[in-house]
Amino acid sequence: MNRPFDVTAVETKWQSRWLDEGTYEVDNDDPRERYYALCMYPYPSGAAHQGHIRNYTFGDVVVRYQTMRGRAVLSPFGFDSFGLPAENAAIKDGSHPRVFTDARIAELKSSVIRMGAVYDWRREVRSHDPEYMRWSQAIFLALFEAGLAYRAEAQVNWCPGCLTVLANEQVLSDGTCERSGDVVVRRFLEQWFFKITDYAEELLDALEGLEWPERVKTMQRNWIGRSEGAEFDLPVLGRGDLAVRVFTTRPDTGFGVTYAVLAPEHPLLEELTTEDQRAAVAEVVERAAVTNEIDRTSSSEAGVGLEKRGAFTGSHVVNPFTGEPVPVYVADYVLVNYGTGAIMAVPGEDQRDYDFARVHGLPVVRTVVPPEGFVGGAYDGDGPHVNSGFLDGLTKGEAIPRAVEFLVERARGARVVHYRLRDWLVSRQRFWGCPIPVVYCERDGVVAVPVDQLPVLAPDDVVMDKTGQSPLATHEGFWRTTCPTCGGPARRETDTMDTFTDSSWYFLRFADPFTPGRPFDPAQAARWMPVDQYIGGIEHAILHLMYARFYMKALVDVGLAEGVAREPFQRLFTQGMIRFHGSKMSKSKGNLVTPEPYLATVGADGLRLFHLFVGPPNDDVDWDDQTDEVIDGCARFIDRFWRLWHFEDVAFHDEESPADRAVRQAVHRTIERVTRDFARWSYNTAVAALMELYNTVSRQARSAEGIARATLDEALDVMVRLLAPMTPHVTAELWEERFPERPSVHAQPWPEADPALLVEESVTMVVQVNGRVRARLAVAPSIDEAAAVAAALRAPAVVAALEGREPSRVVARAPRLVNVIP
RNA sequence: GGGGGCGUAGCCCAAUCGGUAGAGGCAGGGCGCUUAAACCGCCUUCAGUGAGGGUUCGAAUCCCUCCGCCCCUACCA
Repeated sequence: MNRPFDVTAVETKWQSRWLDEGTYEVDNDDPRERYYALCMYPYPSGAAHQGHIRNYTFGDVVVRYQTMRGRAVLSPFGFDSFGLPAENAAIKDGSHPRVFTDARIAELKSSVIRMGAVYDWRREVRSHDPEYMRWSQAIFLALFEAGLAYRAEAQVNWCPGCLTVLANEQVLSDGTCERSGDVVVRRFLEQWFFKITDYAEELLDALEGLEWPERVKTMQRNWIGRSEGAEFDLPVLGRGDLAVRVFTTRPDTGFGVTYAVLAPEHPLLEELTTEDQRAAVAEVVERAAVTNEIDRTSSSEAGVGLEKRGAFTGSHVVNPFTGEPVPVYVADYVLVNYGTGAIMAVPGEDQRDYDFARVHGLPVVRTVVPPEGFVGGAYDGDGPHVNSGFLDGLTKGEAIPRAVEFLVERARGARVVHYRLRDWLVSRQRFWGCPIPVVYCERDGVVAVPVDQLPVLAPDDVVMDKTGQSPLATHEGFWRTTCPTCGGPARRETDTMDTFTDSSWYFLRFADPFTPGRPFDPAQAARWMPVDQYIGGIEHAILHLMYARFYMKALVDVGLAEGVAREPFQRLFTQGMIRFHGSKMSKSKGNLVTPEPYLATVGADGLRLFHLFVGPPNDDVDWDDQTDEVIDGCARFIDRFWRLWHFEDVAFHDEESPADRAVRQAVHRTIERVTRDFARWSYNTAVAALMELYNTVSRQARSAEGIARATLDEALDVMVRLLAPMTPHVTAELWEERFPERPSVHAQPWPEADPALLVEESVTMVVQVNGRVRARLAVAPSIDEAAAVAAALRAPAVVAALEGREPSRVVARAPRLVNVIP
């Protein structure tokens, strides 16, 4: 491209100046109204890609705009620098993950600076910084002391080849390890958990008050999965007080229970399995143990494979409703960690039970009458109950409380609420993470490392084993230690924390990384929190956002964040994804589009303008063959503005003319439009409005009549301010060139529209006859209905269209429209 | 299987409360500038809103059915 100015020189000049002068540093005692703008903590994967650019463009617009609105804006940046990619890279080339990570951080940091995004770098956070780790560990211990962290056995994906645990995404769809190709098995290991389930109710209820996209809230609600129902006992036939406890949301269908099912991992399974069924049951249990969840779920279609996925145990339980014995099965479609791990099966009203019953020849009893014409197996809707004793004739809503009442009296029943949400498994058998700061002492058991001995740091002299096994587990100098309580020999915990723990409190550290001796001063955090505008990808809709919400609440409750808002992110914006010719952009597909080549041609300003202009920020962007042309178009707009700013080809006249007044009206309407569009995250239309204004101003200024100097000055002054948050370099340069003695455009106030220039003298009123447009009349905006109708009926085209007929009805919406129906 | 989103001009997208389908950009065409081209400036073509039905004086917008694409989630009793 042929630019009218040296883009790179201008951009690097301003980037250096913002850094050197600390333009966007903000002090905690700043007296202005506060605003906390935050983009999600990025994993430092190296040079930024378009997804980053898009994210930080939106964030930077918010920061610069709110600054111009007079607020003290907190705009921090950091790096979620622990994680698997660094560990894998280190294994591959035998280096240390820190070396790899630090290099990637430097690249990403350079990228965000070169796109013109501005931050208070004094507050920078890196997860692997020992000072940050100290407090990550102190928080872990505070949760531990409050009883919110505990140890329990959990099933993990174990790769026998790599001798290590795999994350779900490391297990391929065929159930093998992505690295070694071995078949992954499920194994029980002692693990650390956080009791996020203690907060299930608050996490659900508090969603209501958050200004988040509705779909994200819906996803969180589904994830928490509140389910109301009843628990009760099914006594085992001929076994004294032994009983199978089940959970159901449909106690009203109890008369239709024709069998019961235990999960393959259910503790009573062994005891209830009779000798002759042992082999069949064992087969189901083994199959469930080696089958990953994808397979376990995919074969349920149309009942395929159900024969092998369940078996009779040989025992019976008594249905408390009918008093009849029903068989107990084991089946993998029942999950051990939901409800009670056992169900009453109601094939008449539950499709999974129905499919299973058909395959295993179990009876199906209908207890709810389906509507006329119902086809299919199970009917799970409402209707009058039948075959249900004392519930006959009742609807679902009436029958449920009656059934619960019955179960309370007769089957040790209780009304209960279950959540799908599970406790957060935080242990990772990894090297490149924050070590869990506890030791195991033969005498004292699990002992917390005293806070003054934190952080527990991983040793540097490690060899990243090709197997993927964490070197911490085998590094004797690390794990052999002494008990802080008794001084005796002890073994250090070699697991590290899930990296989601790091991203669950970084926003608090940003608020105050300055106070020594604590993770942050709660009083300072309370003044910045909650984050006013959080910006990130929809892919974090569930896990990160749920964990961070939990951490925030827990930190308040354990006393580390007293007085801080219990919800961390008041307003959330989720940007759309960037695709490449319709498919997902990713490093592994090799279709990442890096910003580098664009910085040299259209500049950071041009690229930023493209991301703002290309479409609604929450829509996906498809990077295709035409994208480069669109980006060039954005740069051309900047160039046009540059030329107009320098009065190229502009003709001036002296007195303000009617045309000037029209231009001024356009200027003030644009202030109004852009301000409103910023508030509703409609940057694409804000840019379009500015392009439109440019066209209006330029056309007048380049016309034979010309433009008054004052009119053009005002237009340019407004445009440069409205553009400043979006294209910060070029606007700063143009401003400084003309007003070298005045503060930067970024320190200027956001313009305000003059209400007098917003009123329209005349608007177009459409006149329809029977819905067809017959005339357009210029009318005063204040015209009343009667006058509008009168004017409409006078219009010659309307008279002609009516052909002398009397209107039977006239709909008037003054001053926009009149519709005459003959 | 469940939940959500999106389908408007050749392309990306506007249309604020149900009221003129077109703001902006890209591509295409023409003219001017130029020795010529690029750049630049001016002008300009192109759809009736995925399909069908309904409500309404009036539907891109609300309702129903279907088609296509995308995202999330997945045996949650």
